[in-house]
Amino acid sequence: MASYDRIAKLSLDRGFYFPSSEIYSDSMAGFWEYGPNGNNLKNKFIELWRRELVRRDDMIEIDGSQIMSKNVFVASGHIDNFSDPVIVCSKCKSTLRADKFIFDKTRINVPEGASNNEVDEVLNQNNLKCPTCGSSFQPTERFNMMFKVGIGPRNEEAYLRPETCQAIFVDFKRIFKIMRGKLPFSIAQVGKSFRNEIAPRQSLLRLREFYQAEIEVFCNPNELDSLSKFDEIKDTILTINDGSEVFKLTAKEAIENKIIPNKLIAYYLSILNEFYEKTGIDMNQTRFRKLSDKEKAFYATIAFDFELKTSVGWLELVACNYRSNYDLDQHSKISKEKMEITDPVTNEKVLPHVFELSLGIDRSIYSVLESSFFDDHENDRVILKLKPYLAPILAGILPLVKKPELGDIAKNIYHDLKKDFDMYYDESGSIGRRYRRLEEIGVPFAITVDYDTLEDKTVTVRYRDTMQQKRIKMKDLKSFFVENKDP
RNA sequence: GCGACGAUCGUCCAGUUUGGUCUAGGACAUCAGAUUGCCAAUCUGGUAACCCGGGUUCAAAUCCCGGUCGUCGCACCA
Repeated sequence: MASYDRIAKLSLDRGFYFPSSEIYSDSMAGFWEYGPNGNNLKNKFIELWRRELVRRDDMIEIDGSQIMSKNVFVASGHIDNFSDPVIVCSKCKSTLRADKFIFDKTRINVPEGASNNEVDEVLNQNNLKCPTCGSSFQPTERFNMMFKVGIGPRNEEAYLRPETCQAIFVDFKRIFKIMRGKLPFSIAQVGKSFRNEIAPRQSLLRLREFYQAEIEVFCNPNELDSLSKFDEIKDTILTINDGSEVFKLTAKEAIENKIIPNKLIAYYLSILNEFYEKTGIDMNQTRFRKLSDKEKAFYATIAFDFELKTSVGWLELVACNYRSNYDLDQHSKISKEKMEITDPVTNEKVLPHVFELSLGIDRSIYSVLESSFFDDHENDRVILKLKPYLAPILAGILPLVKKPELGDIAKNIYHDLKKDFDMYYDESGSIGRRYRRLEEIGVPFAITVDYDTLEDKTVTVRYRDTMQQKRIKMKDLKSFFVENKDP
C-alpha cells in the first residue's frame, strides 16, 4: 500500500490536490484546492454516489445555502454544543479543553451548559494549574467550531454551515409536500461544510472547508422493520465492530443477532457498503464501527462510523447516525412551524425520525487514491489502478510517432470522441513515456495510431494494468468506450 | 493551540557551519526543434527557485527577530 507521503507528492505533481492560496505567505492551513485531475476524480466519485445511492433508492437531491441564519443553529444545537469551554495558560499559552481537563484531574463533570464563570470557579476551588508550566489560567473562553459571518450592512449574525444537512431538515416540509413523499423518504445533498478546526492537518483528511455528501432518510419510527426492499440486500456481507468484537456477516444475520437494530439501518448500511465496493477500495480493510455513548454526536442515538484502514490508521469516511426526531423537533420548536406529516402509507400522524449517512468526500477521494496506488517494480512504473468510471481521463489518444500522417488521424479520433468521453491527446516524446504519464493519473486505456492504421483503419487499445494491447477498428472505438466506462 | 525541527527551480538535492568568489549549480521533470515502427531512448536549445516581513552589515540564500506553512509529539477532532 502506498504511504501518505507518496500520495501527497503524486497529488502535488499531477494536479490532484494542492494547498490553497499557496503563492501568498499568509495562506491558512486547512484549505486545499482540487486540480484538474482531482476535480475530475471528485466529480466521478460523486456521480457514482448518485448512481449507487441516490438513484438506486429513488432519493431526491437538493442544493441548499452554505450560509444560514443564527436560529437554524440555535435549533440544531450547534450554537450550544458545537462550542467548547477553552482555557489558556497565562504564561505558556497552552490551550486546553476546560471540561475535559477538569474531568481528567478531578472526575468532576462540568455540565455542558455551564457558564464561563462556573468553569472558572471549579478551576479555582480545585486549585488547577497549567500541566505544562504550573501557572494559572486566563479566564475561560468559548471556542466555537462554526465560522461566524456578518450579513448586510448591520452584520447580522449568521454562520457557515458546519454540516450540510440542516438545509434538508429546514426544507423538509416543503420538499415532502411537493414531491408527494411517502415514508421512508430520502433527501440527499452534496456540498461544502465549514469547521474552524484548531489544528487542521494531513491535507484532505482534516480540512476547514470540506465536501460532504449527505443523505437523510426520513422514516416512521414504528415501521423500521417493515421494509420490503430489505430483501435486495439481505445477503450483503458487512463487517461490524461493536466496540469489543468484529463480526463479518450478512445483513440478514446482523438483524437476527441484533447487531444492527432494525432493517432500515441495515438496508442503508448495505447499499453504502455496495457503493464503496465499487470505488475499488479494499473492503477487507473496512468496518462499520458502532460508537459508544461517549463518542456519539450530541444528536445521535445510534451511530456507526464506516471506516477504512489506511497508511495513517483507521479513517472515518461516513458517519451513520440515527438522529431520531431530534432535528425536526428542534426546528419545529424554534421556528414554530409544525413538522409532523401524515404517513400516507399507514395514515399515521408522525414526526419522522431520521437516519443519516454523512459521507466525507475529501477523505474518500484520498482513500480511493491510496487504494489504487500501485508500484509496479517489474516494469519500473507507478500506476493508479482507478476504475474506468472514476479515472479523471478515460483514454489517451496517441500517434506512435510525431508525424503528420499519424498525428492527423489521431487528432480526428480525439475530436470525434471528446464530447462523449474524457479524452486526452498527446504527441510529445516517446510512446513509452506517454504511456507512463497516463498510467500515473490512472488513465485505463491508451489508443495508439500506427502505420497499420493507414492500411486497415485499425488502432491498438492498450490496457493500463496489464500493458496488453489489442487491435480494434477505428469505427468501433465509440462502442468500446461505452461498454467500458460504466460500473 | 503549545513544543521540537524544517522551508532554495515543478520535484529531489548542492550551497548556509566560517556573510563577499552565488548575475545561485546539478539531476529528474517540463517546453521547442531534430530523431524515433510500441513501453520513462538520444541530441541541441529554452523556461524555471533562495517562503513572507523587518533588522544587523560596506555586503545576507547564509546571522538575528516576527509571521506563515509543513512534519512529529501533546492537545483538539459531532
